[in-house]
Amino acid sequence: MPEKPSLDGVEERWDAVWQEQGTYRFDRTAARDGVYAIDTPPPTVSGSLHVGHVFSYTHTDLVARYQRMRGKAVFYPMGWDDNGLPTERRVQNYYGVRCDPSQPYDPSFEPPEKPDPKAQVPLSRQGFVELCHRLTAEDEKAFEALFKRLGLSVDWEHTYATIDDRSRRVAQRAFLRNLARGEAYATDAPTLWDVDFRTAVAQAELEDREMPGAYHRVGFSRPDGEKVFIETTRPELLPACVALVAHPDDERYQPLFGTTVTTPLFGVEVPVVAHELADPEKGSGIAMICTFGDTTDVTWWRELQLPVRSVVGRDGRFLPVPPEPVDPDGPYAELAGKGVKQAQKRIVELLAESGDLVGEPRAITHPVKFFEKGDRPLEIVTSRQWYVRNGGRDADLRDALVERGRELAWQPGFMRSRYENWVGGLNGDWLISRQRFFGVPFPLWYPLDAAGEPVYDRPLLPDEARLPVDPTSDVPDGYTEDQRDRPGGFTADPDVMDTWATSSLSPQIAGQWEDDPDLFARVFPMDLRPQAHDIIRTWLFSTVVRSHLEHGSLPWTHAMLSGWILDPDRKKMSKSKGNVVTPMHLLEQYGSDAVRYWAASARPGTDTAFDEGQMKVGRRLAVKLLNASKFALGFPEAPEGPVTEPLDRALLAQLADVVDEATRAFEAYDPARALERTETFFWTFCDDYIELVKGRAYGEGPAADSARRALRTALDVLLRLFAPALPFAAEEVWSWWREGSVHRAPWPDAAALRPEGDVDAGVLDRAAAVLSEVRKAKSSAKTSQRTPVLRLVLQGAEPAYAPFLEDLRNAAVVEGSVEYAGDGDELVPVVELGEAPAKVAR
RNA sequence: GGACGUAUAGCUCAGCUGGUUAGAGCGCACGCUUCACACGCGUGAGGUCGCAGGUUCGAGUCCUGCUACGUCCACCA
Repeated sequence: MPEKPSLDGVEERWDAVWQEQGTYRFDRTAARDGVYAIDTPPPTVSGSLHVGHVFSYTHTDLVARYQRMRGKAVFYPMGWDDNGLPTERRVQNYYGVRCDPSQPYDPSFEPPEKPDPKAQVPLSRQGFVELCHRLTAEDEKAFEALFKRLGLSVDWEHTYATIDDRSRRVAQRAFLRNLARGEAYATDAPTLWDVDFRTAVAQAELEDREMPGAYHRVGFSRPDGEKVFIETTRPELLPACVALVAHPDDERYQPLFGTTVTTPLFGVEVPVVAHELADPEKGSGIAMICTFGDTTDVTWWRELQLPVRSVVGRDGRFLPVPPEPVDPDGPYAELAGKGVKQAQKRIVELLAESGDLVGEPRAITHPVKFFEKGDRPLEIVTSRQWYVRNGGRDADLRDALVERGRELAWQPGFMRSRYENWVGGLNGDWLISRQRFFGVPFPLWYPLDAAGEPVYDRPLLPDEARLPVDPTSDVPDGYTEDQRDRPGGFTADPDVMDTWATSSLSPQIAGQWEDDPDLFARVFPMDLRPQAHDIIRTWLFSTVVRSHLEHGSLPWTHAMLSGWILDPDRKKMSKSKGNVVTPMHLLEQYGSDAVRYWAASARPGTDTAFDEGQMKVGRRLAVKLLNASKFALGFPEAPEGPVTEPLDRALLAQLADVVDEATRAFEAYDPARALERTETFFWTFCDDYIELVKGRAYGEGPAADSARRALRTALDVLLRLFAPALPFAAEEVWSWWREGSVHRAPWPDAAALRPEGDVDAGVLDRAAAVLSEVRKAKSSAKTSQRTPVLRLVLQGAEPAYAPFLEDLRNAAVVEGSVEYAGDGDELVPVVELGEAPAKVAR
């Protein structure tokens, strides 16, 4: 036991011991019912972790540590989500390169010394992927170091990365099985498209942003020369107009249904049609349908069977040649090649010149769909994409998935409604293909016909044993490399899967599905999915979908949703807002236990303010634990025997209640409550109980032995109760006098702790109340707490105080008489004080 | 427009199935070098529990309505 206990350096010291001893290693001989398996969220490896990660990962760790102490073999893996767009974007900026699949692979390529964002060096796909690996490997090391310092009891022998061979194999295998069962399919369809990333994006990755815009009132000509006026925020799509639409009940436009009108500038004849979705209240009540301005256009186009006239290309620019029957040499010539904004500006000028624009554009702000990671509004383009059925087009599947959500135990429970909300509102299947590079490739090829066109309905599939494959470098069975991209040969599917298509398989990846059936059977379905509530619609739902389709079960029994970290202005902390606090300096300044204490004090699912004050409190608690332990252990250990004194028995009885409550709280996934109860008890233990009994414990005989036993017993239990939240301080103290790790010690047992026979648990409260009154008297007299009490009159009869009178005299420094008022049960004693003791120089 | 959540002391939050004068910590004030702890100890002042009704012997707690804030979804001409 150290002379001067300290938290300095406990993180490094104990992390090293835990790794060396394998304290958190998963016992893979354990049977399924002895296992507690956690589907750890793989953090996105792009940049750095922030306090939000520290917060939510601590919550998971609390549960993991509790379950481990309950005797479970805890399967607590760690994954890194390193594939996908965030990594690509970071690699581009970090190294100053961009992926250009037409470039040949150069193994000796080195990125420029100083990245120039304006002149990114084009790089082959393979070279680009290698740089992605290089950068994510560095980041993963930094993440691991931080998580270890935080004290996560992860088994670092079970790690994965979403781009590694195992993840790619799992993702490809799961996809091939989806394909074989008809759950995955490819189709050509209008798709939301990010023009900067040049990829399709899924419904789950959309967000609305309020953007400035303007209503432009534009006249279409009827055959008789009359004008029909529409209002549009996207006049540049006029050449893509395929119809006008109004509500079938709208009397103003009923005469026009079935007739045609002519578009201004372009002179294209389009029909006037009726559809329920047209809102008579909006604008002029009649709208132009373009291919495609928004998702409503897609609905109208599909349901009214209109033609396609695309004008915006995949780069967000107007196509060089307009769709039929727009005249390429007419006004369109001025739009070709322009970006959407420039095209709008020009077309407004043209409309104004021709007189088809009525009045000035009316400025508005309106919500516009963005890719959540994107910078420019999404366009809609038609492209061939892969989908997985998720109930968006199939009521039976949707119902089944809602039912899965009801099987799942949600913590907190109200989060289920977010899931049901989302599943109920799906309007299409899950788009999983991305036109990107650093991801899991679709494991298939297409034969090329004599004209060199792919035969999409006869894809060439690899045997599962070959997985993972990269179709751009691997060759399908029965072909040779020199047949690639040749008529009569084959071509690779060029796309990669979205990152959610891989991370939706995190239980299968971590559990080594099919690669290690023995392990998988011991951990799947898992016990816990911890995650943030903003990705219920993505990660949680997609994982349920994959597991439902592949295994016919939930992927886990419980989901624990953590809240957000709010900055002091109560705004969500996020990278894009620039209000992120990075955690390392906090861990260094306050210590990991202190930061964990802050996190552990928040109930799951509750948004929590970032509060360094709570970290100070946590640090104080951890230091107090060291000091109080040192003191309690400073008394000689008493021989085996019973705890006999009423005050000591009361302490253990109260502690047994705390154990019961903490256990109940942990079982209900509410570690914050367990910590709060433990902490409250601990301060009473320090401030009252220790003060009351230390005089006796310094003495000799059975009464002293009783106190010494109670102190050690209570300390032993308290250390175990604190171990999940304060793993470093608890382990530090445990090491002074116990064998092994506190994190492998059994969770305390209330029944074994509770003293035998009748216990008056109230004596401790009564003694503490009197002590408090005496302290108040001394405090009011502004004198030292060492000032002796010359006369103490206690309200009530002697027997009420007899069990602890000696302890009380000692703790309250009663050097004079004690009298009993004999009646009344109010605990307001009369205190007469003597002379304050002489001040002692320190 | 729909759904969900939150609202308790200056701040951050407890308050479980309704039950005596509503709790903690921080901050603040006043004191104390007390033999584990100045990274300390003690004491105190702070609240008509968002608003309005209702149920009940009794409501911070249950019901209804409203308000404010937050989030998700829908709308997007």
